[in-house]
Amino acid sequence: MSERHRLPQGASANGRTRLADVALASSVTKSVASRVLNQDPTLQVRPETRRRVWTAARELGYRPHAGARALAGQEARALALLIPDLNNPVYPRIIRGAYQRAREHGYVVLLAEDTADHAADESFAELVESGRVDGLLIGSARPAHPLLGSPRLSLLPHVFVTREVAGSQRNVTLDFPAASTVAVEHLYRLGHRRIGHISGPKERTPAASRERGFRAVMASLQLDGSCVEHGPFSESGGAEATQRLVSRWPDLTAIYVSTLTQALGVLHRLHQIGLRVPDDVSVITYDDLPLAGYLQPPLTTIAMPLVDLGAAAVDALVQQLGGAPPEDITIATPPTLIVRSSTARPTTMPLPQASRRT
Amino acid sequence: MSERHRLPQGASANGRTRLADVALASSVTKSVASRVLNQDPTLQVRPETRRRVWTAARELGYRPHAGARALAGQEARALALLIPDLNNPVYPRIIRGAYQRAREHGYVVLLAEDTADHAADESFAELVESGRVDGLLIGSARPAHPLLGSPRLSLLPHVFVTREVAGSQRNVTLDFPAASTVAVEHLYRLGHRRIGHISGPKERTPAASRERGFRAVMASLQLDGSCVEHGPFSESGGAEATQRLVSRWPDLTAIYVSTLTQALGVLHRLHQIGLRVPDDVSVITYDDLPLAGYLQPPLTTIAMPLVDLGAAAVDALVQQLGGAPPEDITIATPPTLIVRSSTARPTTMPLPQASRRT
DNA sequence: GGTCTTAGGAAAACCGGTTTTGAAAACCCT
DNA sequence: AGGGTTTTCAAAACCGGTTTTCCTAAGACC
Repeated sequence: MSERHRLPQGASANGRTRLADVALASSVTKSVASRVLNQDPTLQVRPETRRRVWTAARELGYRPHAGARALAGQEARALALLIPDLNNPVYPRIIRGAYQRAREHGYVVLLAEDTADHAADESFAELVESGRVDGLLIGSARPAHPLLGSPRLSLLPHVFVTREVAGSQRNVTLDFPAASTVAVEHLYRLGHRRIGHISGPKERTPAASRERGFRAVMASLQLDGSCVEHGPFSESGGAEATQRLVSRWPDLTAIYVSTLTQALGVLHRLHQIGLRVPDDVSVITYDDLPLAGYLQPPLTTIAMPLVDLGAAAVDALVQQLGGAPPEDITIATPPTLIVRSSTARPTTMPLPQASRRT
Repeated sequence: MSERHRLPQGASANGRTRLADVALASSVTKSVASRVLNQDPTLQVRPETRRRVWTAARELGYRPHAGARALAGQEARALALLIPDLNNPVYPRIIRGAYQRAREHGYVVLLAEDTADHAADESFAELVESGRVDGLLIGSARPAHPLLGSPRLSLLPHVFVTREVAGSQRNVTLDFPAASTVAVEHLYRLGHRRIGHISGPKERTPAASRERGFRAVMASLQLDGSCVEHGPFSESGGAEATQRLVSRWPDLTAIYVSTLTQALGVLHRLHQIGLRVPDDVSVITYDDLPLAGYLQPPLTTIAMPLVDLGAAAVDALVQQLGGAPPEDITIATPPTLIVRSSTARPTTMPLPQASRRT
C-alpha cells in the first residue's frame, strides 16, 4: 500500500548515500558508523571494524547530509563572513584566507555582503537565525550595524575582522601602526618632511588606528603630523580629500593614502590640479594589488597580510567555538613595502602655489 | 534522572523558538502550525486559527531551523553561486543581482570562488553534495571544471551564467553582439576604420561570442575585423596582447578591449610604448565601474546589465526548481555606452611607426 | 432522526544524522 | 570455573521540522 517505505536495497533512497547505507554495508549500526567516521575518541572498536566502516564509506561515496548534522549535532559546521563591500579589492584576499583555513577546520564559509539596505540585513539575519551558521566573521562595517544591538549576537560566537569594537575581546586586526611606520619612514628616507595623510571616515576604526599610527610616527620623527583629511573609502572620496589637503597645506611633498580605491581618486585629482606624481608630490598607499602596478604612475604600496588576516580570524572563531574565551589578536606578519614609481625624492624647490583648476 | 527531557515551559530549549512552541502558544499541533506558516493551500482551517498561529509566530520571533527544513522538506532553500575570480570587478554586480532576487524567491545564496585549486574544488563539492543547496549558478569558469563531468551535476538543477555550454539549454547570457555593435559603432562614428580587438582566452565562451560579435559588426561595416589578439583576463594579459596587437597592425587607431582589467594593462602598455590615448589610439572597454572614470585618461566603457544578469540567472534556476524545463536566456536590457576621454576622432596622419621601448 | 459530507484539526511517521544507554561477548584472574 | 572487567557494539531517543493519514463534530440532505 503505502509507497513511503524504505527501499529494500541498501541502495540509497533518492540518489544520495546515507549513513544507514554505510552501516549496512559494513555490518554495524548507524551509531557505530557515525562515531567511527567522526573519530569519536570515546568509542571502543576493533581496528578491523573501523576499517570496514571507512572503506564502505569511501566506496559508497558517502557524504553526510549537512542539514541532518546541523539538526542532530547542534552545529552547522558553517561560518558566515559579513563584508561591507565586495567592490573593495582588499576583501577577496581576506575571503580566500578565510575559506582556506575554514576548510582545514572542517567548516564551510557563507559569504554575505552588507550593502546597508534592508534586504541585506534581512538576508543576513536569515542566515544567522535559521541556524545555518555556527559563528560570525564580521568585516569592518557600519559603526552601528543592526546586528550589533541584537541579543542574538551575544549568543553566537563572533569575531570582528579589521574592525575594532572596544572591549569586545573579539578584534582580529592588522598591525596598522607598523604599516604607518613603514610608509612614513619610506617617505622620510627619501627626504620628505611635509607629509599629509588621507584617512577614511572618522568613525571607522581601521581608519582611526591608521591615523593614530601616522601621527605617532610623525611625532617620533619630530614632524608635523596634523595634515590629515578624511573621506569615504571611494575614488571620489579620495579625490575630494586630496582637494582639501592640498588647499590647506600647499607645501606638502608627499601623501600617505588609506586605501587603493581612494588612491585612484588622489592620482586623478592631482593630475587635474596639475601636480605631477612623483615629481611634485609622492603618493604611497595601502593595499597592494596587481592593479596598482598598472596605474599612471605605478603606485608604491604597502602590502598587508590579508590572507593571514582571514585565516587568523577563522582560527580565532573556531577557538571560541571550541569553548575558549575570546581574545584580541593582531596579525604579526609585518607589512611589506612595494616600491614603484609614485614615490621619489622631493624636488628641492617648494611646490608652485598650485595652478588649481577645480 | 535524565536531564534530556524537554523543558516543561513553552520556553524554547536552547534559546531558539521552535515550531512546537508556536503550536503550543496558538493551541494547535505542529502540523497545523507548519501548514499555516507555509501557506499550504490544501489545509482547511478557520481564519481565526490561522491568525492565532501567525501572531504567535510573530510574537515569539519564530524562525524555522534551516537544517530541519532541509531534512524534512527535501529542500535547503539555498542556491550556490560559483564564480571564478572575486578580484574581477564585474562579479560583485552579478552577485548583488543574484542575492537580491534570490531573497525575493525565499532563497539564500551561498557564494563560492573557484580558484582552480584542489581546496576550492573540494569546498564546492562539499557545499553541493552535503545537501546544503538546491541548485547551482555556475559563473563563467574553466572550460573543463571537474564539476561538469560529475554525475551529480545532472541531478542538481543548474544554470550557466555568462558561460555558454552548447546545447545545455541552461545558458543565461548577456547580449554580446549588441555590445560589440555599440562599441564598434561608437568608434566608427568618430571616424575610426582600423579597429583592433583584445579578447580573452580562446576557450572562454563569453570572450568568443564578443569576438564573433566584433567580427560581424566590422564585416557589416565593410571593415577588416581580423585584427584580434587573445590574452588572459588580467592586467598583464591585456598589456601583452596590446604589444602583439600594435606590432602586427601598427596602423590601428582604436582598440576594443574585453574587460576593464585588461584595459588597465592596455593603457599601461600604450603609455610605455609612447602611444597617447586618445590622441594616437582610442580605447573602449567593457565593464563600467567607478574606477574607469578615475584612470588616466578616464575610460569610455560599455556598461552591461550585470545586476539584471544575476537576477535573471536566479529566476531561471528557480523556474527549474519548480519543475520547468530549462531554457537559454539572453538578457534583453541593452548595453549602455559611457563616453569618457579615452575615445576621440582619429588623427588624420598615420601612427608613427612606434617608438617601442619593450 | 439517521446518514452523508465536509470543515477543521490531531496523530504519527519520517527526513538523516548524533549521542546516550545498556548489554553481550571476550578477557582476566585466582 | 565463576565473578569482575573491559571491549565492542546494538538499540533507541532525539534534533525540529514536513507531510500523510485519520478522526471528530457540525451542518446538509432526505
